[in-house]
Amino acid sequence: MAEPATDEAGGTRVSAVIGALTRHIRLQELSPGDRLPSEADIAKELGVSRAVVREAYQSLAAMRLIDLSAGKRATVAALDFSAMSPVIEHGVSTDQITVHQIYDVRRTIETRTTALAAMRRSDEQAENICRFAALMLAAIDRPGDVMEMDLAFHLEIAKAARNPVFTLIVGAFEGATRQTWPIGWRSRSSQEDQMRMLGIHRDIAAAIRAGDPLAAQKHMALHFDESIRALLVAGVS
Amino acid sequence: MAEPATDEAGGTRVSAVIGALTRHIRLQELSPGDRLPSEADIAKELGVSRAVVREAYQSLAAMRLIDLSAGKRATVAALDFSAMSPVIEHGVSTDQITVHQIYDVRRTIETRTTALAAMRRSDEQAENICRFAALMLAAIDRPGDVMEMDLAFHLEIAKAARNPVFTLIVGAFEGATRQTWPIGWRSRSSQEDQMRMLGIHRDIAAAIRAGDPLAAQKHMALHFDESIRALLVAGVS
DNA sequence: AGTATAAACCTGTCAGGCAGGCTGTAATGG
DNA sequence: CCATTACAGCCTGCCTGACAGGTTTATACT
Repeated sequence: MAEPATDEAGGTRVSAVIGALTRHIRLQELSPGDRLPSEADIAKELGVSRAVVREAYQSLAAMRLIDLSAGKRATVAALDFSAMSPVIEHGVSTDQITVHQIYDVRRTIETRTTALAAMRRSDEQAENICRFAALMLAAIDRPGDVMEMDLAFHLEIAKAARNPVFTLIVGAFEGATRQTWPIGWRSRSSQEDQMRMLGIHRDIAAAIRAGDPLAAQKHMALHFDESIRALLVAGVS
Repeated sequence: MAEPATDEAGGTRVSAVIGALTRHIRLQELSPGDRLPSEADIAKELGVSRAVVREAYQSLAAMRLIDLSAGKRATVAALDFSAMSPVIEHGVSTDQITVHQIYDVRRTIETRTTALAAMRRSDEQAENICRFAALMLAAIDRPGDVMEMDLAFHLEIAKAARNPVFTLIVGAFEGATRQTWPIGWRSRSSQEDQMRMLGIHRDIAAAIRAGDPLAAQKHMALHFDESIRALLVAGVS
């Protein structure tokens, strides 16, 4: 707290400010929506320029830890399911993660979220899940819409599992999935192939609504086995 | 590409530059280690000030998508297992995620990584995993060291599963675990309680070395059931 | 008391500048 | 001709000062 905030790992002043801010949030026990100090205040308190403070704030905003908007003070952010998406997308686009690996993880995670959803879903969530499954069928001639409904379907199941960490992880794959989903869709050449895949979604939704975790989990596992097979057929690593 | 980079969601120029940079990485098919344009070049090309470009670079660095260091050009970053850690830590310190929820997710993920590790581990990884388990035992009087060995143990198993996405997720929990681990440890009052927990680690390690996925997975499930019980005893939500 | 208006604050962005790390090239010595 | 070294140019980290436009707060007027 002396003059320049020199300590902190990374050596750079920006990382020192980032550390100070996260510490501030933790020590003051701030909650989502609470306001942070102004850039000028932090700059004065830590003895750095406002430019450095801005870079720190912007970094925290990029990680979705805080919300920024013009004129207003920065606020502590609520957990956002898309917070981790950029990391996964980066891994995929730089060939450090394969599509297959993502599906492996999704299978692990989502067989679990599905079982939990069957046990914990609210009635409204059960409705939503069934509706998304139905809408996929209704939009079968518009692949783009089918995909969006598919993503919403899986995300709603994650939310119904009532564990925000699962939501975070499933959300992390949205971006990457959006880029590879069409591959799997195209590999399902015949319309009955496509119908079968949509049927599985209906089975999952029905089991969740019926509150049958084992059946729901089984159908979800089937879904991923089928999807992974479709991608392999399409020649995706 | 005209004058000011006004488009892009978020409205702000910083987010426009972030978008342009990630697009650059994707379209140029850059790989880890490849160099990005200089701040001045990007500033000129997008018609914004260098301050804005710096905020964008800093944001990408915070998400671990790029590496920065003084004097050198920014480079595309290799996947870093700690990339997602801040998000989880933020969720915990703002009471949006409970310790119990994290352990639920870890159980789901790590029973799987353990089974995979038993099938895919290299000999060296098997050695490391066994060594960490042994070191935990050797350091039983120094809780801090036990914890570090424990974390390294779980991370090495994730790496042995040979799927970087699993490593990323297990790494995401490191920070949060480091803050809550002592609670579980203290709740294991008797030394034989502690020994039993360390024994489970040895069982896991042995099963992985033996290449027995089912046994490994079973022991890991046991480990988490026991850990979650210990936390409940300690009164953690 | 209620509302409108103005002052004070804050963020987003820009320009210009300086210190110090890094790199490639060109001059120098073997 | 090759290896080494020194320097110039580039690049990042950081600072100051300034201005436009959105937000909040306090003041004054009805």
